[in-house]
Amino acid sequence: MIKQNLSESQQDYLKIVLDLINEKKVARIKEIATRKDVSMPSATEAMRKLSNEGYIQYSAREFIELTAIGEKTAHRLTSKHSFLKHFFSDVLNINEDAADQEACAVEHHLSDSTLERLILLYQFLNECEKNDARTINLFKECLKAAEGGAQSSVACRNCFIAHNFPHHPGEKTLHTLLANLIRGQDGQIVMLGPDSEIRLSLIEKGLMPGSLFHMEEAGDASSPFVIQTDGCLIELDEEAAKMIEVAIEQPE
Amino acid sequence: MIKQNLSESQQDYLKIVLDLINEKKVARIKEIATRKDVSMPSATEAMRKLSNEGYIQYSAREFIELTAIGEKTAHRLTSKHSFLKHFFSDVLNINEDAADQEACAVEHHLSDSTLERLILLYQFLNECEKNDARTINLFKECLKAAEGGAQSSVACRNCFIAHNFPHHPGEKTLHTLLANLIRGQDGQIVMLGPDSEIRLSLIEKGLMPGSLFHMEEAGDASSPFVIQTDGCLIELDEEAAKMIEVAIEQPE
DNA sequence: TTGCATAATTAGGCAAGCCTAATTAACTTA
DNA sequence: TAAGTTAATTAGGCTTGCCTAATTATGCAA
Repeated sequence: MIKQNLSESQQDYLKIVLDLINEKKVARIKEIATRKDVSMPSATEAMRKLSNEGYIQYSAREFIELTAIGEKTAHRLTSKHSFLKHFFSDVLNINEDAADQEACAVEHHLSDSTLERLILLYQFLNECEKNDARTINLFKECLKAAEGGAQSSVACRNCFIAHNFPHHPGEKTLHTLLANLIRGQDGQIVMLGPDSEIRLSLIEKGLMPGSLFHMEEAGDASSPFVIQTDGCLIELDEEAAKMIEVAIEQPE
Repeated sequence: MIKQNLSESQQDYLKIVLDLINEKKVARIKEIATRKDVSMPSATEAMRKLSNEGYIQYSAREFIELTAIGEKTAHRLTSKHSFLKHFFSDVLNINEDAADQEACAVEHHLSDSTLERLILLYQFLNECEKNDARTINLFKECLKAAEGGAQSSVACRNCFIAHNFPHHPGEKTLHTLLANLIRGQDGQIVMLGPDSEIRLSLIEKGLMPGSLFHMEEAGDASSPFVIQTDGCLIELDEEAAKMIEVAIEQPE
């Protein structure tokens, strides 16, 4: 009788039912349809299904009530949503509305065990005594700098490679800027620089920390850099190439 | 001709096509079907669609090739996937297979702007010079402690409230353990304690940082604590109640 | 208590993404 | 080059989750 895995849509319905019962004592088809932004027949059908699967009690034209398992499930889903929203807005500093949307989009697909890890990360950043300086605040400073355009991100430029190169002297790899590589060298992206506009455009091109690439054509102020990743050629202007920290094999 | 939003399924097909072309020079229906774990007719149909929408070049029984936009899109999706996998396994310390699965599940739903924030967080933890001690290593220590059962998490117990209470003297809220509240008090969960089994069971019940609750019935060693969140009653045994750090209003 | 507005349901349809069974095309090899 | 194998396609169907239009039930007001 009880199906283990509710579809995304069914999960949404279940959360809405819980919400409505909490807010207005009763959940009505009309309200459910409105909140889910679907027609009333769709809501009716969804209720019938949830009822068949044991999550709510419902017969045509009667009160909708959550069963014990329905309530438990709905509550778990709701909490997951709130935590994710919380994480997105508090930690990643995404504005409330976007955080909410994003939480909606992701919540159905994140396993409980990954959620646990995010919770641990959240707790670590906010509360862990090892972080006596409250790391989260440091990160927020960085975010603030990184959110503005090039001009406003002075504070964050200091994080960037050019100033303290090579970065990790003990290791076999050397860190430098993508713009410094010559044709034929291989590398891996380590970090994207402080300009938020350029950074987003790099991300949209699929360039981000971890990306492996091959320098196909070293450019300069007048001709673009061409790199290959994943079998695809990507062009970058000099400004962007100077905004990418990469790791390369130690030359000897 | 070009549809802006590819469905999840279409995105997967596109990534598979790029992968195959990179690995084996050509992408064949049979291989595509195998990787996606669907029948060949399904793969054929998907190719027809992607072709109509301008992402690949394909006519029946001929070579499948990516168009410029198809390649760009596929590459972006692939990178997103790798970064997320990277983040899950490197930062959150989830094992490779699970990280891969999780990245698959989430990648379609995470917006580029949220991805950017995750990248910034990743960079901050790994590289930001403000974190001279490489915060990521601190976090990993915590994770390691938090991953074991109660017995192995001695190191992390120190993070937990009981030892350094009250936590944030300057603030209007007071931190304590859920087990210390009396019937009728309201609180908000701040942190889940070090025992990994209990922590997961709390998360499954929908209790996590940020959850607001009302103490319905204060328990003890022999009778359970009963709290209300989101209109739902939840029972906790004493051991669990002592593993939850909560914030309450300052008593005066 | 009849009539009307609103809520809910039924009936019938559509798109996406999958399936199996049957057919056709393309290679391969004796 | 004819036969057999394998790959790909077509045809027809299923499920989920949505829709509109039409119908039925409910509750309130004159």
